[in-house]
Amino acid sequence: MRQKEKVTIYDISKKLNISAATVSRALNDSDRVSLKTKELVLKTAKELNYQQNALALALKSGRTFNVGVVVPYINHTFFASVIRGIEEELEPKGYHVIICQTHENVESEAKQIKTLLNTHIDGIFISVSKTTESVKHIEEVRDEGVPLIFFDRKKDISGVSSVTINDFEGAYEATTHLIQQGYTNIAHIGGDHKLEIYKHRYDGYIAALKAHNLPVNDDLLLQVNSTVEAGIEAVKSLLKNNISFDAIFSASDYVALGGMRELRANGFKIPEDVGVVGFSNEPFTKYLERPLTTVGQTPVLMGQIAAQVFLEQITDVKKNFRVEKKVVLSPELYTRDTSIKKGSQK
Amino acid sequence: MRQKEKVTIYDISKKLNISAATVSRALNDSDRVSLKTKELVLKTAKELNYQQNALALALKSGRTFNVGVVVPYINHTFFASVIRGIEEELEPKGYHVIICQTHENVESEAKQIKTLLNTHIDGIFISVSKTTESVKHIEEVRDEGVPLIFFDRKKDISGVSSVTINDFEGAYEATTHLIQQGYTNIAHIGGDHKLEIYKHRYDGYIAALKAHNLPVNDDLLLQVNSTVEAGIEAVKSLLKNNISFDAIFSASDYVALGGMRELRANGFKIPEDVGVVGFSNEPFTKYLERPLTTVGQTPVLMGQIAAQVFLEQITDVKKNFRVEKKVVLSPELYTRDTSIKKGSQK
DNA sequence: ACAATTAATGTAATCGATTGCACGAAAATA
DNA sequence: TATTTTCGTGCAATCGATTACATTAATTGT
Repeated sequence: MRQKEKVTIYDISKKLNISAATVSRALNDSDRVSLKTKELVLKTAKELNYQQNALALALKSGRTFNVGVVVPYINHTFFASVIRGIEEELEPKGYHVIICQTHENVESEAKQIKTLLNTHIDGIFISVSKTTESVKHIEEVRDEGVPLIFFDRKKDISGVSSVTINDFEGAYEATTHLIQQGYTNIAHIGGDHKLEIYKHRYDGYIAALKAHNLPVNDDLLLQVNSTVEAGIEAVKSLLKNNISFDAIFSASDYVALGGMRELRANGFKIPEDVGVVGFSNEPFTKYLERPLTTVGQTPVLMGQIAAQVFLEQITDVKKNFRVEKKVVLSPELYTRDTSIKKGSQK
Repeated sequence: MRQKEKVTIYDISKKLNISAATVSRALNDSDRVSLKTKELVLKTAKELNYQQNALALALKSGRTFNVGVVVPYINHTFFASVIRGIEEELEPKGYHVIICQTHENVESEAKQIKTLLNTHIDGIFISVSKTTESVKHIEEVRDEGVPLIFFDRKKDISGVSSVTINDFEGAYEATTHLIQQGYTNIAHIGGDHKLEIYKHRYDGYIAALKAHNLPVNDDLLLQVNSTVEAGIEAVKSLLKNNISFDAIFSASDYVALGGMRELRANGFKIPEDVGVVGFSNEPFTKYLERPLTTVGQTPVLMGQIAAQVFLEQITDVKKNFRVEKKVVLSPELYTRDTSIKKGSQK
């Protein structure tokens, strides 16, 4: 299989007996080329099936029309959806999305970013890994002048834009919903506060309790990983320690699922005995026989907006100033079976 | 924010008063440079924090170390997992993965491929869209000499490798499993035979029936889209037409889920009255209160193997021949609650 | 000690497109 | 008609790295 030789501007210039410079200008619709030549060039370009060499252009211009997206795992629904949003927004503008996953590992994250910079991407979208504490590798991106946008999981770095969900609000609404349904003894199974999102969800939960004059009980506060197994363990420990509760607000759908398993295994009825609300609106939540009430995060929208922020940013950079933009999206509570007391019937 | 100027081999050559050619050779560990110079260059390169310009290299060599992956939707678990497999295998070799989605649209597919070719990717991985019938745009890739690998959904094109699941075998096993569980009147809700995978699943189902001397009843054969709603409709139509069946083998987990909903709504017990087996092992299947028996497809492995085939291919291309390699992976039946008659208890 | 190798480095072209500067021709002005 | 603009093009450098070929320096053999 031989490679088809690529047609270059030189081929066009030879055929028309003009210089490559003129061809280039004609193709770029410069006003310093006569209309006649322009048409001639355009015609021959079409005839020869000329395709601009993106690499040569990138080398010359410094722009590759590639952007990098760095996420913990690309096969997590949430991240895949954000990527889809970014892709949908940028593809029409000629950009390509390069994806990288960190497996929740800072070193990998730093390495991926380094390689991306070296690939001369035009921008980076990132949701940091759980283990990310030092942000040196991220500041480096900013210092190289490459537009950087955080989404969902961000760090506070000056001069860097972000698109996040209002986790506080989501948690506040979820907790308030439980309270309004008549639950008064609500446990919160959250995640590691090293990630802002879990801290904010915790804060929202606390605020909702206080707003409704409910006491905060430390026994009802847990921090676990975001897995089904961790959810099972969490409920096991609550039960073992004889801590009474009539609802669970979990910062993760997986944890909520595990928790429900364990509750049912111990004879508790959901939502009659215990109400449950999760977080993320994972696809499986609505497919459960008893669909799970959860907080949805509009990930596709998040990606789209992150992409828009990026596009603004690159035009700003041309004008030689950088704006720090913080977009916060509102989450949406999907009230389903696991938290509706009265409407429920076996 | 000023851009940091990039360090080039010329900066190194100036600093050491040698030519850029020598620097290049030293960095590439050529044996035509003295050890002394080599060390000196390497040292200065580190000092100046030299990073090779990937674009210049790509322009010169024609290799970008970027590969493209084209899938219908990137936020479908299956595809996201395949991508993850590809990424895991290629990332250590310095490759980057560019993802594109077609939304099951041929025109979009053709356009994406065109842009990818123009971006000078080193190879393309593709799972064709449902609407793809003409394969001109795909043959073009082959004719340009760019390695192309099909995964999961392939088309028969000479000279193109593929990695697929043995859908026939998966369907055969699933159906046989139902028969062994004592179901004799098994309906098959499949998909459009335009996609090989659905044709093969259908064939596997038929073969299993025949192998066990069961009749093939056309009334029990349906073709629908891969959605929960389509599953509901399918079962509705079976019930409306008074077609009796005691099991469903669905070519889609979503359809199986919808089907189960509708069955339960009509008072049928699963698996006592009707056994159900799905296909794909979607994450939600194991989280159901009554986990769904389904055929798993090892998507991550599929991606890894596709990547390996690609790597073989590019070394082969260097040797100037192209091998057509067809890898077929074995699916795995996950027997869970919805198809186990005896073990079941309310 | 001098020719013949060999080893180390430099020169310049190349990959493809862009662009500042210069040049000639035509058009406008005096 | 002579002079100044304007217009259309071409020349050549540039982006950064690689590499065939040329050249110089060092080493070997006789």
